[in-house]
Amino acid sequence: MALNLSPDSRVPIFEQIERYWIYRIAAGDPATGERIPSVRDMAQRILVHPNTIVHAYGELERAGIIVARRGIGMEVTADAPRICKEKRESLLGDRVRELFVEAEQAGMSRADLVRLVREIMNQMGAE
Amino acid sequence: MALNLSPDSRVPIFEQIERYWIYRIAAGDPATGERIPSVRDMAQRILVHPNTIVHAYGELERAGIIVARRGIGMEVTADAPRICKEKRESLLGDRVRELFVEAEQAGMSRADLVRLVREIMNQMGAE
DNA sequence: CTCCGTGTACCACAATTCTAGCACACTAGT
DNA sequence: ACTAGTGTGCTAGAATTGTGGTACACGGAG
Repeated sequence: MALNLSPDSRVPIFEQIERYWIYRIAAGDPATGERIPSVRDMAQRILVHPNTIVHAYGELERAGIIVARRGIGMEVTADAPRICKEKRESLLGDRVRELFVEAEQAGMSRADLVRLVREIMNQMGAE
Repeated sequence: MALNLSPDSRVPIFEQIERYWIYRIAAGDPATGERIPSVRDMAQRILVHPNTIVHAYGELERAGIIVARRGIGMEVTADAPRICKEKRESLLGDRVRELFVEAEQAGMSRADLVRLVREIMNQMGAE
């Protein structure tokens, strides 16, 4: 469950960090009232500039997931679990929809897509 | 089968154009020896700057899918159908893999993912 | 009070993507 | 020849994303 950053990915680093905490909080690990690592701590842990962390945390705050307490840290709100679960469904749903759209544009039938998915699932092992 | 550009998408416009022709050629519509629209024609048709088309066509040429003939146009090569079919599988495979990775990071089980996929498939209609 | 750790606010710079415009080289048709 | 249409090359700017650095404001521990 570690944060595995992909700097070459199309999704910006700040958004990868944002999603990481959304998924973590949706899973209940940092619960309401608890705090997530400070900007500088997080930056040092994943070797990213503090400003990038600030950007990610700012998005989480605007979404009502965390609240900034100066001199203290970023605290998980009461609504955070609900919001994060909703966002988790939304994010994964978007990915699935994108896959369907791409397959349709590629002229690939639904049956072929299912076959491709099974093939890749086998490649990636049981888990 | 029209080119539906998404300027706000994370995938750059030049790459959307590139994929469009890969999928088209993989389907066999512009066949070997035929030509794809000129840079200026394509730019005017989809309301994009010619330089963006040049970028997309340049990638297709580097991949050996088309060959530039000055004063004539961009011609589909003999190897293009094979290359485009390979790329089509590769592109869709990457999308599927990304979905699995995202679901795993979200702590979503494979069963839950399958359930989500079916749900969205129903939402998107039969087709 | 002082010190340290916290969030916040700037500024500057680089890389990528896209837009914008211009000039040049080549080919076909007239 | 001339013209129109093709690909090619160049410079420049805007917007986004990320890095790098500095300074300031707030709160708790000593």
